[in-house]
Amino acid sequence: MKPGRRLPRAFFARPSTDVAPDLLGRVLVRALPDGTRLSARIVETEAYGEGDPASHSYRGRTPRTEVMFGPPGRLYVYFTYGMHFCMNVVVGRDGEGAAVLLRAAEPLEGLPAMAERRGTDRARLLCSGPARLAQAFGIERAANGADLVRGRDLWLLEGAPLRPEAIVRTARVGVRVGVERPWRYLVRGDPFVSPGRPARVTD
DNA sequence: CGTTGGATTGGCT
DNA sequence: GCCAATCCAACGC
Repeated sequence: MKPGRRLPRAFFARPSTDVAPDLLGRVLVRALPDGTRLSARIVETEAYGEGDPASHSYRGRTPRTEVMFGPPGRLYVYFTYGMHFCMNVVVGRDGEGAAVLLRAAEPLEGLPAMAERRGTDRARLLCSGPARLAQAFGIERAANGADLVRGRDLWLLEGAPLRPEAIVRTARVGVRVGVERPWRYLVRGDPFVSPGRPARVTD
């Protein structure tokens, strides 16, 4: 698989429910300060948008969600459960609070570096879950707001998008409201999808 | 200012 | 399957 070029700004300037499934099969790349290159093929995402009670942007702009309301193509990182970071790609128009949560990926390059951060060698456990993925890539508070289109530390390559038939849509994982929206997207049968179980499946 | 619970994970029963 | 870990944003007073 040829990873191809970087995804352009226009890719992200669309509704979260368009971008989320289109991110499957794309390749997330990180250039670490020491020169190590990490990459992984995205296999699971979730869409969050305006008027969505499960979205952090639902109650308007706050210091935490400011990046979500900014221009598309940037990274939105949040801290949760007192110990985990999760990463999102900001989408939609500037001023609109929308993003796509990156939930799982298949490690491609830099597995030893990922294993060191994750504390395990097992490939399935490196990036299969939103907090695991962020930890494997060394994404923390400092990466919040990073530009994926022009930045030199983190970006997304075209990779190979999935055919619609290869994409499964289910309810989102871990949300208590907005459960009725089937906005979790995953690659059908992919072993690197997270173990998180949605409240309701619409496969 | 005090309270509440979270877009999770991993270890233990 | 259950639950603790561990911080802090958001909200209510």
